[in-house]
Amino acid sequence: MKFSQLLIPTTKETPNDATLASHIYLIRGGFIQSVGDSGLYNYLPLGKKVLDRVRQVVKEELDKAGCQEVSLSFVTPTALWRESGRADEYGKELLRFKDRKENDYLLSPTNEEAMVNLVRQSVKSYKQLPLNLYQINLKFRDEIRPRFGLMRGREFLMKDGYSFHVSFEDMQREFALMEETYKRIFTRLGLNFRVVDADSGQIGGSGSKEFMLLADSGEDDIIVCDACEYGANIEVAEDFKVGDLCACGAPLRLTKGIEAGHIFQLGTKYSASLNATFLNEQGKAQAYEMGTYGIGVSRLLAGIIEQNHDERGCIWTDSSSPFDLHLIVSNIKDEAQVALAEELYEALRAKGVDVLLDDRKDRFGAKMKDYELLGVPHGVVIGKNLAEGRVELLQRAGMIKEEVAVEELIATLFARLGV
RNA sequence: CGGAGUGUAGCGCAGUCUGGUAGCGCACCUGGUUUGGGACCAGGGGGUCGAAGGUUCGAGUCCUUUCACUCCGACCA
Repeated sequence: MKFSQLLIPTTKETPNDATLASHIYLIRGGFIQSVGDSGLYNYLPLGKKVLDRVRQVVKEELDKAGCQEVSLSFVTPTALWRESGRADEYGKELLRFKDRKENDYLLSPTNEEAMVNLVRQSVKSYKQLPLNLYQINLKFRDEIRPRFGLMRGREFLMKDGYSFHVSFEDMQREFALMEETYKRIFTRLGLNFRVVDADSGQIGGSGSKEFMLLADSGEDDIIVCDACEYGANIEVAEDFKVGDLCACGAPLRLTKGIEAGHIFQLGTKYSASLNATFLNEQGKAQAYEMGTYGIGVSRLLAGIIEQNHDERGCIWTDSSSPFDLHLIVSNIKDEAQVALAEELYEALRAKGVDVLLDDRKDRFGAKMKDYELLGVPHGVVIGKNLAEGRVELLQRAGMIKEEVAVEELIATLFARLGV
């Protein structure tokens, strides 16, 4: 795509309400835009591209693990929440409203009730189980204090999955599968994370694990072991003291984490309260054993930048970047530069490489500042060295520059981009 | 909900104390010059000063009420 035709409103100035690197750079890079009201954001073309790429990674890994994607109605009848008892428990985070006929509705902050309702209408036999259904769509929580941009918005994109089983043991098998699947997702996204024991909170259930992105800006206190994989949320490790040792013998360390995912062993809490049953092998009605699994997809955008940025801007990971390559023409009036850029652009696109071609009239400095701000991992500068037959390859992490001969450019790029 | 702030152009801000023609920087538009680290010159467009009420000859500025947002705290899959 050509920069000159895209809506990418980058700015030099930092918005006055942004303190977190991810918030600052996502706004300054023109990825997102504040709606003006607290905790609400618009995704501009670049932000939407990143969101879609992250969402795709999540979807691919879940589908590989046998999960099925659905999409539940965003507007949920409050009656369902009365059945489970959460209509009263959940409090003011729940945005409630009435339709023209005075029926009560809410905007889903999570969908245990709605998903149980879906399943109880269509699953009648143990032969249809197990089942793991998920969706990736908007959630709304009227947070007391939204902050940090996408990190804690009121409206956000979340993947929420729910599994249904004939036995507690089978649910635990799925729970373990989801833990492994989540690890693959976060690893593919290039994130530094830990799985920690957690408190089950309002969702309820018998056991849960959180997926914490390690970052100083995290809102959660967690303890981790650097020698093994152990980690725990401070909420469940209340007796922790500095200097305590892990079960493996190494010292434990207190650090900060961003909660990016949370999986729960629910049991029959919701299936029982919503009277959702199937007929088992003995022909007896039985409540489903359930697990529930969440990933904060829009929060991942913020998390990726919290872990990957420098004082100049974003540094996207390969699997999350809005483009595979950022191609800069230094001087748009130099016909040789433009010709080579067009040729390269078409050659790469023919290979399925998503290229951002900076064909703007601006000066070199302005284009480089935007390259650094946008944070595409790989870049090419076609500039004044073209006169000597050379162009420059850029690596955003560390801003590493390397000159290559024009004849070697395409082969070098194909190798670097893995195409 | 407690504490502290802030609302003036798309963004960042000054002006408010001491009432008297609505300002600056960035961004944007036009023309020209410029093109390896956020260019320059000239011209230009854009505002119910968060809202409502009041005082006054006159209110961005003073008074009252109200709304919104930000930060700290409590809260939070």
